[in-house]
Amino acid sequence: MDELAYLMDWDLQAIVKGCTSEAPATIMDSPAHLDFSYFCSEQDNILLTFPEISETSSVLDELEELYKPFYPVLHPLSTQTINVTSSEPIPKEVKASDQVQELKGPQVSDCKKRKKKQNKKEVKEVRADELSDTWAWRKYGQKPIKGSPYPRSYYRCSSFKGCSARKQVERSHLNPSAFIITYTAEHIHPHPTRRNSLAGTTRNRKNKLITNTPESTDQTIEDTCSTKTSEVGSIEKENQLELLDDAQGQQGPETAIEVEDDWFASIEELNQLSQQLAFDPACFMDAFP
DNA sequence: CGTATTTGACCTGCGC
DNA sequence: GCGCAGGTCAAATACG
Repeated sequence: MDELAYLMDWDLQAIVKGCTSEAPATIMDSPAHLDFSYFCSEQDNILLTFPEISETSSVLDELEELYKPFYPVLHPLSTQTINVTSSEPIPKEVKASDQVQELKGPQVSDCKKRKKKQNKKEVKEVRADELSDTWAWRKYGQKPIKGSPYPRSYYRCSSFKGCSARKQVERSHLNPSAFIITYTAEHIHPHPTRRNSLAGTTRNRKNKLITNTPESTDQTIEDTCSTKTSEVGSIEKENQLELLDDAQGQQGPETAIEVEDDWFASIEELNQLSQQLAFDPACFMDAFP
């Protein structure tokens, strides 16, 4: 069962990876209270906010268009921001940042420190299909979190060098179909106009992984998270690609890159896929026993 | 070669 | 003071 949990967790990885490509706007203003009962409630919300959408035939497609003008603003409409809980006290975060700044040397001004302290910490809980946003994130760390079977991934903005925006992504252990995203600091630049060089691609380590699959199942959660899951995660990515590929008509491996390039070309397909993965693990297990 | 990911090591704060 | 946990760094590695 843990294995499934990690498999599920690592579609997170793949999805976040997808964020680095031209992702559609994340639906940041999804309803709060973690009732991800169904997407249409969000649509209803959005429709109320943007009545003209209702005139379109494809709500999701239009959503993507409608959100583009809001890209430069960090979640201006968010109603799902969750107050930071005691498990992640803001002061600690701020102090940690300060520590890092101090380590960088004396040239780091108090101004910057103050800026750090002013950093907002925005916590959101979203569904798998809402994980993506239009920023380019680069993963710089991953840690197993005590009390949660899922590791937390750390990302920083990669589209602008001086940008201090960061985000943490972890799967909610209470609601495994949901992901907790914590945004720290704000972007100091407009949304990227070009994708990262490797964005939308998946590294192909399949061969290596297949021949080097760890056998041990007696590892602790921490061990599993820190070593095994990376490989599982890669496989997961591959699996997702294949799933996507299937969804696009079984056109063979040659089209895989195309699919990746157009990772979010079709929001509807993405939603389909992520809902499949998020809510029907059995489907996933059937496809990849 | 440039960029992304992985992952062990390191640093710091906090609680005991 | 010590151990733990969270956050970050940076080297190794992978990929186009």
